[in-house]
Amino acid sequence: MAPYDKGARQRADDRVRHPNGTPAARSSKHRGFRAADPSQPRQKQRWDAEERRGRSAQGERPARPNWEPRDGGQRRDDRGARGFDRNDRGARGYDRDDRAPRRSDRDDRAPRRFERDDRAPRRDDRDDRAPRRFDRDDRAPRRFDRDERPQRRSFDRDDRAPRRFDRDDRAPRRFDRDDRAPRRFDRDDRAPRRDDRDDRAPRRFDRDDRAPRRFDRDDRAPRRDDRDDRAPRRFDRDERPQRRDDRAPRSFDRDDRAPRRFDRDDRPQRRDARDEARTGYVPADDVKLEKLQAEATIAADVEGVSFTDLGIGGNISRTLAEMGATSPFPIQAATIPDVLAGKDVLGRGRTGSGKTIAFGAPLVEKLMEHGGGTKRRMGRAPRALILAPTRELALQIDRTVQPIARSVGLFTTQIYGGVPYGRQEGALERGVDIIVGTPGRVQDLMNKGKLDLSEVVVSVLDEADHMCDLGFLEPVREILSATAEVTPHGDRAQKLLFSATLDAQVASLVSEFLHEPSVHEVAGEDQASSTIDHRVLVVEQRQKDQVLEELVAGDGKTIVFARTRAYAERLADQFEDAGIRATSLHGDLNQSRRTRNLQLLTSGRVNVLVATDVAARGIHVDDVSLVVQADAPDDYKAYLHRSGRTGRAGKQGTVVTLVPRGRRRKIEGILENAEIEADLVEAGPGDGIVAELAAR
DNA sequence: AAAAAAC
Repeated sequence: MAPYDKGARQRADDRVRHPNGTPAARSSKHRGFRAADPSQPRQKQRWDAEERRGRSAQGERPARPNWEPRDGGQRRDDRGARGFDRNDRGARGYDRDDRAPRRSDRDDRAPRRFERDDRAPRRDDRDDRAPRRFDRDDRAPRRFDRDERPQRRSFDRDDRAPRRFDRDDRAPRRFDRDDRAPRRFDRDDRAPRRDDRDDRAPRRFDRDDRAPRRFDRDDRAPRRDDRDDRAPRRFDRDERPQRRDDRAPRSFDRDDRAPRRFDRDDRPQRRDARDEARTGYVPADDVKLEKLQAEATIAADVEGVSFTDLGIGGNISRTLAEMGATSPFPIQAATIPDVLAGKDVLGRGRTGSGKTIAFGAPLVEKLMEHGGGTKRRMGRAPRALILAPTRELALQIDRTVQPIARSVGLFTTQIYGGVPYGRQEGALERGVDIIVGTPGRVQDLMNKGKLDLSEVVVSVLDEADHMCDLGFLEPVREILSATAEVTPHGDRAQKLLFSATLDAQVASLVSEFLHEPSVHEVAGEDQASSTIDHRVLVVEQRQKDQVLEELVAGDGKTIVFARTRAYAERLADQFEDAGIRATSLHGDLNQSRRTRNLQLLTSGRVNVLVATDVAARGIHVDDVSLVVQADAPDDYKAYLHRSGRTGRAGKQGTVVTLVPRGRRRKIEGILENAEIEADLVEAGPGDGIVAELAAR
């Protein structure tokens, strides 16, 4: 056991205890708290000191003992000490707080235990099912605070493993789920809707309008002039104009490049890249930048086209409509016919352009064709696999794909790490049709003989370029190798690769696993058609934290990206100390906390999330108005993905990147590769520009 | 170099 665990235990021992012997809840909002509950959670943007002291029930930020007064003077020291406590408290302390009281709850429920077992599985179902809600309603009275329910769920989740076996009994229920699936989303995260938003027509159509503007990049010229007004703040003004000048032609270059993409010039390079990947050689940036040849779909061409026109069946089309996808977006219109035709497909659509449905809908349709009478056969092996680089993204994808699958009687299951095996293994034993997961656990279950991929005839890699990164590539290769080569009908099994930054980095996978793939992208999807305003602030290192605090103090939802887990945690801590409702998301948190913390942002209970790059790709949160990069991204791809968390659904977004003086060149290179124009402006605490950006 | 992804 790690040393800090001892510390946590010690602290727990120091804690006030309940009559039942468990540590007392520190918060009045906690179930385990016995005193009268004086305050309901507030929806205000800020907490005062007292609230902060007692808000542990909010979860994320570890609780500080109520009796431990805090003031500015103590802050630093406390923070230092907390750094340690934090992880413990975060994960353990917090959970423990939840559990202790729960156990008492359970004691109360002792007679109901059997019911409980039943419930556990439902919770799983809950992810997808309305009925559960009713269960929840029933439970509500038991809880002291409704606000705590989300915590419970996650908690329950951890416990679910053993209960899973009950699930078998519920099989019949599952079918009920089909009808309810769509509702589920309303409840939990609304995730599907979010996806819908990603895909919403308005946006795309806007793009249509914007596509032509692309050429107007010169329109930006006026902007630049505007910026010229800000000139005094800029760094190296001299260089800027030049960059911009280069860029205007660039957009045209892009068009010129189109023909290049059609050239099969990439192929030799792919082979090289593959060899390089095998030898552990990391391709240089310019190799990654190499555009894959792609067929560009023009948004205007898909106007008036329906999912049915593309070959999607009635049930699925109706479900898509219920989810808000009434008509296909360009990337969907581009890739769906080819997927239905049985081809391998590479799809590049920018962040929030509807990629999930672009592969999800035709995948389900395709399984219907393949499926025949094997549907719902107990213990049937999965026939489709969707892999994503993070657990949160896998969950989000499942929230979109599951209702589509259910609409035609197919089942999905999530296979990802950080949660008990039992439930996942149980689902596999019962039989599922579509696996949505992350590479590690999929590989794990495969090796344990619990997951048979030999009948998988459609495999999808979301964020495919990232899945080719060191550390991902080998597991992914192993997994893909375990899938079927041909369908029962003798057709070639399909592989679909999608990403907003799909490039030659996937070359090795393509050459090894894909057969004459069709490559699609959408015309006009460049930064000039984006709704995102990019800014770069050049700050003194020692002033950075203060500038960050000022930036996130605004009212809008904000995601802050930090390079390391420790820094993310520290920043979240600092923001909380400043009275800003903030939480964190990174790999040092256990999965229930990760899920919960993300939920805190989506639900609006906090409006600042400090994350590592775990949140950079694919994660959709409604109405994020500001993305702050506390540390510059690694490369232009990271920049594009991080910034893609805002400006979604056609809304305005702002991305602010902080860089120390010494890193100016690096960020300029990144911006150039990303084909983004942004001024570098010197800024410090209290500066007008900081306040202006914070106000967005 | 860090982060992610299995335990």
